[in-house]
Amino acid sequence: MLSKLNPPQREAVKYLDGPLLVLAGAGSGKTRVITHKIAYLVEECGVAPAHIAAITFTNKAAREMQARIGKLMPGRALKGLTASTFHALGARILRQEARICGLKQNFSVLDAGDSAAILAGLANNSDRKQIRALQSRISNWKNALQGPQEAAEAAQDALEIAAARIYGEYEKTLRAYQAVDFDDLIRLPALLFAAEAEALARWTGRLHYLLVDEYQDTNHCQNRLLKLLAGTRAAFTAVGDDDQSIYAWRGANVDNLNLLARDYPQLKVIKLEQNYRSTTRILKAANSLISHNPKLFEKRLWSEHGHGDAVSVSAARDGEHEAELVVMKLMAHKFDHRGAHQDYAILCRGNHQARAFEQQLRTHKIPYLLSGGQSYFDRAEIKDITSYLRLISNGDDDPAFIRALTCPKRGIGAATLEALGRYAGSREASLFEAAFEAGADSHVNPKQLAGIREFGGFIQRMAQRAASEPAGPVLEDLVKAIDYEPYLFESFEPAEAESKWANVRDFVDWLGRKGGEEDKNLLELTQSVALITMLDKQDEDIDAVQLATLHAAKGLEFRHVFLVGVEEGILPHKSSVDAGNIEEERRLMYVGITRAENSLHLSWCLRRKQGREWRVCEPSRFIAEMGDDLKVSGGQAGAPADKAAGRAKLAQFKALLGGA
DNA sequence: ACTAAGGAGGTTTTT
DNA sequence: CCTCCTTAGT
Repeated sequence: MLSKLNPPQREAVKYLDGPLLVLAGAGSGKTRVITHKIAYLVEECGVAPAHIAAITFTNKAAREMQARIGKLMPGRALKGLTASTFHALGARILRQEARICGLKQNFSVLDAGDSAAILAGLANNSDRKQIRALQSRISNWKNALQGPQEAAEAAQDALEIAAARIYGEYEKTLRAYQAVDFDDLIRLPALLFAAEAEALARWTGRLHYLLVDEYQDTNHCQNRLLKLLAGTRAAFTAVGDDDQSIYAWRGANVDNLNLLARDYPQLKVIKLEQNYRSTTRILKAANSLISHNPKLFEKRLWSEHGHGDAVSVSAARDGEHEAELVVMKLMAHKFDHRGAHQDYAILCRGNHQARAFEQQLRTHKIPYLLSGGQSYFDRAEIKDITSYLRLISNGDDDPAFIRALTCPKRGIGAATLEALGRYAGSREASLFEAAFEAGADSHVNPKQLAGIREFGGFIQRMAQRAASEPAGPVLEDLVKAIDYEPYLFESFEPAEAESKWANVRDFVDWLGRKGGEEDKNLLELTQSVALITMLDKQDEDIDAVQLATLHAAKGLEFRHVFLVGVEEGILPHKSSVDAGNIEEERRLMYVGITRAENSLHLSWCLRRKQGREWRVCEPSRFIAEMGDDLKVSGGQAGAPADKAAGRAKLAQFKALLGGA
């Protein structure tokens, strides 16, 4: 089994004497190490799969890991093996330990939209920007394991004091709703384990060996949870690459790699430096780029894949032209190499950039998959349906109650809800409970109240069925009973309604199938729904060009990569430049480059439309940092509208590359 | 209570 | 440029 591994990989698999950190460069086979190590633990060491936990950041990565382990050990029962995301593991812990945490087992998981709405209400402020700032401040507090009290004490100015106060109210609100947010899924288990030795023992007794992927992306809270779970046994393998840390903006702390060495003096470190993915020229460009960052761990990647083609760079007139150029180039390349669509990826910095490429791919009838982008569960039609599910499993979930009650329209609007809300507030009850109290009669318009009670009765009936009958049929009946399909076709253009309805059908089918496979009823399924994105469900076996953000592309590899919008202001992004955080942008670029196996094509625009203004663009500084082995091509084909300036810019650009 | 039309504002990345 | 939100009308 270990014969296919190189010496450091093999060493990493076999090392079980204590905590291990594997510094795995891009494409160095880290997933291979994790999967082989699991197989090794099970087959050679006799560890039961149920005692092993492999933790990843995305559902996609978790699924891929599961698939690869299955392939590695065909026929072997892997029942009980934990291969899940941090958040899914946290949810599992929290569900089981709910009571100790003061939650009911069927607590709701709120998404970012719900919590933003709650915060807007508490702060009495609808300024999106300010709410977002507030949200991220609270998130930071949570990730640092600081409660409202500590936050208030540490507050520097009036704004922070106000934010800390809202943080406290937000926490109370969540508790009233019997709901948690994403951060809580990690934070509450960490707090629980720190305080309750017995609860911790239940889990350390279950999870004997931990394997953690993408360790450089862990935040303080996750790090803490892992340490608690690892316990005194400290039997774990952490895999990471400081050069691929791209989630600092959501609290990830590369320094956690360092802290590992401090917290575990006996920590063994193994480096994987042989790259199995890319050609030497691509790797050289990547190494050259990343050498401009200060290094945490010295590491140099090499490969045996031969030289390959030079990285190409082209300049386009504008955003539209860039899309045209890239898609043309892609088609020509595909024709020359007789490749498949799925060999190609177009990677960009921001979601909005994908639009021009989507359009271009569509006009040329090239199949594509868009990943990144908004999660499937952010779509209104899916949120509508899931709000019913949330309400069915948790009647205290007021946000779900409001959404379900008002969509499809039932003749109950803001005024009624406000009245009911005021009454519920005075009774310290949920909206659902309050609606059924006799006292509600004097506070809410009778006609509306009758409607609400009818709705409530319907939800109760569904809840009863959801707890006992198979998930699929119950969900089908639910969607039918609320007349969701007619509602969609009345409210939207036919094409839009059609696509929304298709999404709902997909969701219903998928959940029904999942219920059958895992033998869970609707109530049990609802728990995991919030954590799963439809992206994971998207079948990848269709032959399509991948269109993705750099963040979404992490962990993936493609034969041929087009990295687009490589301009100052985009990559590196303006906001990061302003914040003085060029290094993370450089790592992002590094991640993009190292996705490519055989060829890499960069492109940038001479000007780009921003709102209604045209902005003149500069090529990204990162291009020059990639060394001089670049092929500047194609860009001159269409002269820019502002010819003189364009030519000058191009000449300047070439000189820059020549001199680099 | 709901719908249609106008205005303002805002674009990084996501579990 | 496109989406969201507010506003005025039915």
